[in-house]
Amino acid sequence: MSEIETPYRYDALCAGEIESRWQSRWLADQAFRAPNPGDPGFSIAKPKYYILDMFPYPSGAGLHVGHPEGYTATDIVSRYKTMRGFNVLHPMGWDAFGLPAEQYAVQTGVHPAVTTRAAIDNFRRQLQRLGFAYDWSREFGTIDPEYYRWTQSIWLRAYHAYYDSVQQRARPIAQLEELIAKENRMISIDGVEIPWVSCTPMQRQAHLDTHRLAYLGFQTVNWCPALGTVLANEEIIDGRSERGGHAVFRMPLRQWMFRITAYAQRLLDDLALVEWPDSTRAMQAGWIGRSEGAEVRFAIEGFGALAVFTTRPDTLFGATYMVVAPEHPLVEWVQARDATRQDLRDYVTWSRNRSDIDRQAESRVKTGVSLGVVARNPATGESIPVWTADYVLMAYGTGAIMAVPAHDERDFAFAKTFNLPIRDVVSASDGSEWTGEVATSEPGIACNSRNDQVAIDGLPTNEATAKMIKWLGASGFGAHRVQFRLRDWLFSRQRYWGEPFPVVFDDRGMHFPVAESSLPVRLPALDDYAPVQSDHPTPPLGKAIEWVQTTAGEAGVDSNLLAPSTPVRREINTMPGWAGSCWYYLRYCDPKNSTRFVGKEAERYWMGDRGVDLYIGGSEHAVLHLLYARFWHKMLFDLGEVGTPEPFAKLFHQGMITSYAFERVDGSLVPTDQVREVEGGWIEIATGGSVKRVIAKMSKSLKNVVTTDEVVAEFGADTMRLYEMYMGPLADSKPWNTRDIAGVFRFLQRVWRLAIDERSGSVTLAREANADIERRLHRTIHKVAQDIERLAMNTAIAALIEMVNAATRPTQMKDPSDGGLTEDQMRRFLCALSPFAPHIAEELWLRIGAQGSAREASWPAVDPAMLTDDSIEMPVQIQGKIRARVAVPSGADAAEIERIVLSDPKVQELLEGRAPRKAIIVPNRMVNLLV
RNA sequence: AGGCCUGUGGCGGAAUUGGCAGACGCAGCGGACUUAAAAUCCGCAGAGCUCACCCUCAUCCGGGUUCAAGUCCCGGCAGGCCUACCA
Repeated sequence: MSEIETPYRYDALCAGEIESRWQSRWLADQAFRAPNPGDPGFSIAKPKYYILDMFPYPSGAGLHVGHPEGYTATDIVSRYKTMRGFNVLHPMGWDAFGLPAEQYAVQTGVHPAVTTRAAIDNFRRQLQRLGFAYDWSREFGTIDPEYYRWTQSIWLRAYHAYYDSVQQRARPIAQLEELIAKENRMISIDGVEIPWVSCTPMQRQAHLDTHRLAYLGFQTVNWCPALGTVLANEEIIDGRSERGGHAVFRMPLRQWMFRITAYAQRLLDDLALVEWPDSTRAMQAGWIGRSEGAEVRFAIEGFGALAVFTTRPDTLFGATYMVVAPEHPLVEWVQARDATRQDLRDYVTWSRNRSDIDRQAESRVKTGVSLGVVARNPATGESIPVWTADYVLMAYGTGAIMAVPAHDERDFAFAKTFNLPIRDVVSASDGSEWTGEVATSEPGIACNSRNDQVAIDGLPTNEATAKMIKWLGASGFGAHRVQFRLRDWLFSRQRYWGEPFPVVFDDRGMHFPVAESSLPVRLPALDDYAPVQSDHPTPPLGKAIEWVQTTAGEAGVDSNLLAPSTPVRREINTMPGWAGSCWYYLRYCDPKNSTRFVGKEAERYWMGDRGVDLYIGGSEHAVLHLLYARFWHKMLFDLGEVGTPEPFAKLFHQGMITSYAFERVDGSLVPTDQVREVEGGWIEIATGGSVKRVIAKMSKSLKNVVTTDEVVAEFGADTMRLYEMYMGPLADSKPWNTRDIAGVFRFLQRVWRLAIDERSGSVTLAREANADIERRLHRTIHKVAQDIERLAMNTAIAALIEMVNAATRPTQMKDPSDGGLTEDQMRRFLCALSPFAPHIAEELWLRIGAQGSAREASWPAVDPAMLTDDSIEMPVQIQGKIRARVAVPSGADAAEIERIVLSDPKVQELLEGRAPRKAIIVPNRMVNLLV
């Protein structure tokens, strides 16, 4: 029936037809192509605006409604900025190497190259169906050899660089070599000092290798047998792998590392340069973990000095024992001296085999073994016992601590467990006596802390600390020291689906870089790419025997380094999934460049002074991706490859889109499809028991995942975009409620009806502008602009709805020829609507016969005079309660307002003849009379 | 255990700087149109009361600052996120 009566209604079918038509046209016209400097159509007069979405990882499951939240927001900003006259860069591409793709491939038995391409095609189709204004000519994937060629190239730059700690920046390692040669420095080879000129080439290379920013390090790594790979610290959550939640063990291994620790201070300091959420900066600062204190050396007879790091050198007099990590060299030294120490051997083995989860499960239970050696406390001169315990971590500080049980909870617990002496050296600031029951780590007043050379008794903690550091320096027992929690970044993975390292090994085990001109080192095709489940890391690339076993010439090593016929084997580890996303934003500036990873001019133009202008993505990347990318960027900055110290000027995290689930009385969750809505609530169909609606993450098991394909089919892309933005503040997490979509869908139908007669399809516009409507239109356009600038899309849409409601005439059904807006007004309204619902805006623009297109139009001008009223109704409070409202001319000053208000009969009646003691007048806001 | 964030109608949310709490939407109720329904349009709508109010109470709970507090401060409670033996 309704089809017959209103064949020209804006319904899902109509929306789908309009949207597909415009989408094909935008693609065919390359409508959102951003010209680079030098390209046709480029105008230097336009300011640039670089707006970026976090690199998506296309999964086989495709897009659910959570994915496009951020993309919709960036799309609105990008369309708006274009209308404001900016040259907008808004690109999209694919982060496609890495664990999930490989695991999916192993599961399905289809090669990751195939599944990944299929996932990308599906993602692209789904994004294009939402009408996003991406410059698709800049699209690339991390798996494209033309892309990872440059990922390898940047890695090589780090390989060929070292960190100059004096200049505090990265420099080419060739310069370090020159410097060492010039000064003929002494080089320590196996504990012997040899002058540089006397070193063999191999010794020289080995020495330089210890300085590279990308270096091969032998250290304890996080080994995850279930995933068949090692993981970075950042990839471990609660002692389990971030992906899959598998157990992780520590094991020493030779792996490629990045010297990110050299950048710790700058990564911390430069957080002040960026406009990022405070929480994200706090998380990064926390991860970098700067602490200030002292290094103190304790003498152990026969062994030498045992160095510790402490933030509380003021408690040195209270150090009654020491503890080293089970992996500490001192433990080996003790074992080497005394082979009968079976208890020690057992403890070391036991603690090594314990996964991090085990350690955390029995979190505060202290275990350990005495080493049977003593160290000399430099402050007291006492001999104190040295223990080993796994509560001391090899990876932090020096892997050894001085234990001050009176003032450290962990040391206190350990001392109580093993009956070690406890000495109070800090009394509470309020002068109260120490109870001896618990450790007190708060600052206080030093006590029991004096010797022949130094006394800090009576000093507050900060002064005591400073004095002790001074004494340590003077006496040669230690020095001031800054310690970071951040550790070097483990960059090798024992996986197939990743970028190969451009490096080979000769039969002596020395490594040699592949020459820049021989890149990319292509990932070999491999039929059996499954990870090898074993107790030892076994990279699958090892199976590509013909690829691995090659010659220096074949691999592309510079013939000055190795003769071309030298047999070499390739590195068989691959880079982690993070590699490609560390610099993709730079490649977008100049994606087709075949001579550089990004052209200098393109990089200077798009990155400008501060980098990407707006970067939107999830807060789950607050530490990992954002820290890694900043690190790569700073290396490139130091080496003169990019012009900004930071990559992302402004960062914003969209919230998570959640869904509803249902909870039984006992708290267990019921899948959505097993629940029925009844009067006043919901019941579980199977049992009839009543259940409560709760907010939950979208998950397959709860059957509450909503896909973009479903929503687009039912309502169209414009409605989908509008609802995503209308749900609530962009930063908040908010539940998807399919029922609510109808509201914004009805809004678009009203917009349509404002211009198109549903029965005839003819255009309906007002002949004359209504003054009130005109006023409202100016205000709407003004508010929408302001709201987009602050990413408050929800209130911008509310303003658009109000506008349409005001313009919709009750008479419309009766007299379709009388529209609510004139053509000129409609055109301006469509401009404001266009960033949010671009398809319907373009379509109506065309139908009302406006020139050009909605997306290319300039943002409509707002007349400031239209934003204020002649008269304002001001609330009048008496004793702080609103008792009356009085009309006051806008712009009236306080004295005039007071006069008008006091002469108002209503106010006089309420005052009952009393004269106000005081009148508080806030022009345009309110009046408060106190009597 | 510590750090950070959030808490407003039946629901999602608004209130940009301390200044009319609840914009806008969903769900609900009433009306117009219709034989009827759908759709559409108009209206009502925090709670209470002596139901039109200009009354009383209301922004998780308890205090405080202020002429004025959802907003600022202190102390709780609840939920979320992060970190978690980092010396």
